[in-house]
Amino acid sequence: MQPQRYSRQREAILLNLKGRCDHPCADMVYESLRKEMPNISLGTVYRNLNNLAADGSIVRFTVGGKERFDGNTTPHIHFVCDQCGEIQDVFHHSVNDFLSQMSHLLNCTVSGAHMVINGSCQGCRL
Amino acid sequence: MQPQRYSRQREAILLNLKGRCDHPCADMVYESLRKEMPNISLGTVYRNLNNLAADGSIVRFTVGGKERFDGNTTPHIHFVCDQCGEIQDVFHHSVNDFLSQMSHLLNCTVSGAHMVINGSCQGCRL
DNA sequence: TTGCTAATAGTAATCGTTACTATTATTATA
DNA sequence: TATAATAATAGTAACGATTACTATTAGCAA
Repeated sequence: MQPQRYSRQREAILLNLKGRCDHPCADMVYESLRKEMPNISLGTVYRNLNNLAADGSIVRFTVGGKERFDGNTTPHIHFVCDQCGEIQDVFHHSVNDFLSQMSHLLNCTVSGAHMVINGSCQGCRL
Repeated sequence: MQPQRYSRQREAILLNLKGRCDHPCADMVYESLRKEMPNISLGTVYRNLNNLAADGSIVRFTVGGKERFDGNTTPHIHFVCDQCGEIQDVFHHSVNDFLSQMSHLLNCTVSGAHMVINGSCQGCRL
């Protein structure tokens, strides 16, 4: 399940994701890494993003039928602007409160949760 | 933007979705409708599901990279069992409370929101 | 009825993602 | 340090969900 060997590519992918806050999709990570690693393969990016998400090093979520990735693993939710597509992080204690409340409410084991709020951001509303 | 003419197909699609609670994907709606409407096209199902979601007659959300549709437009969230894949509706006043709280917290116009909680349902936990 | 044209059926094309395979690179061991 | 075992990669092909295209059908106003 977990990676057994180090690879330069996986480290670069994790570092790239930790160093940006635009919630990229796999292709955006690929294009970004190609500048420093011209031969990296798109398949390698996908495989490692999947591995990193599986072991909790990064977070994956879906917006508009497309997978996005987030290097910030502190629990938070995302605000998506329907106009410009920008994805903003929302950190607030009420998010954690709500999640634990749901966890208690459901008679189920909760492994994870993610919320996406849609709307118009300040810039697009003007 | 909105449909300008009635169509038997659109009505059947909406009725089908309102009459089930298994949060089907487009293909499931298509297979179901083929029994009563053998010539209906998958493209027609997709187009109308998109139209109906756009004008708020139904709700669309994504689970595992696949679009699902819900005929129940009362605000609620979804619990997805990682084992069996079942999607349960969760109605609770705290959901509405949380959404309105988020709406105030963000300095943004909120058009909609959706939360997916993952875990193991009662049946699969045993 | 008739005419206009939105909506459809059927199919082709697209796009994001995964699978496959020969090659490369990491790591344990001598 | 050299060697062997094999995990991970690069490059490409395949796949599945969704959208686009086009000739035909059907809803609706006159």
